[in-house]
Amino acid sequence: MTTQYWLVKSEPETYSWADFVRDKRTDWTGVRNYAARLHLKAMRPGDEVLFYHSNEGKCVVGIARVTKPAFPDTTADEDGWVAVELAPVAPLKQPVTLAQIKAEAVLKDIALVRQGRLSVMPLKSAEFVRIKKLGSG
DNA sequence: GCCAACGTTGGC
DNA sequence: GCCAACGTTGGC
Repeated sequence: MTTQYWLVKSEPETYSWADFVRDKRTDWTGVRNYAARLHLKAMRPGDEVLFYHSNEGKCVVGIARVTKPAFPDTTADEDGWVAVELAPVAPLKQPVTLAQIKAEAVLKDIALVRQGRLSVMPLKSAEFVRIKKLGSG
């Protein structure tokens, strides 16, 4: 299976990249949206994940990796919701802002732009690479 | 099964 | 803090 690429959102006030780095790994719990759940279930260990700060920040700040595939989310009140485990790989040298992403022709169609409320979304490898490059300083 | 009302997310 | 977008809920 080839590597897949994803983007996850977190409000830095709730759980920031710094929190994530301090923790060294985290269970990505709390997703309560069917579309996002489908994406979580499709994640495989080794997949690369961009970590986006929503609200305060509005920028991609780092790269993470899937370390455990979907398992039941024990923080949910009902059965059926899942989480994955993620671990930080590296921060971006320069955060890539939403404005930068919107300005890139290659990135205009990504869900981050088109489907504003989705919290877990797939990226094509070209899209992932482009954002990574924008963040390499 | 449609659709109006409602709640939440997240950019501005 | 406001509000647009959109997902979810519930009445019919």
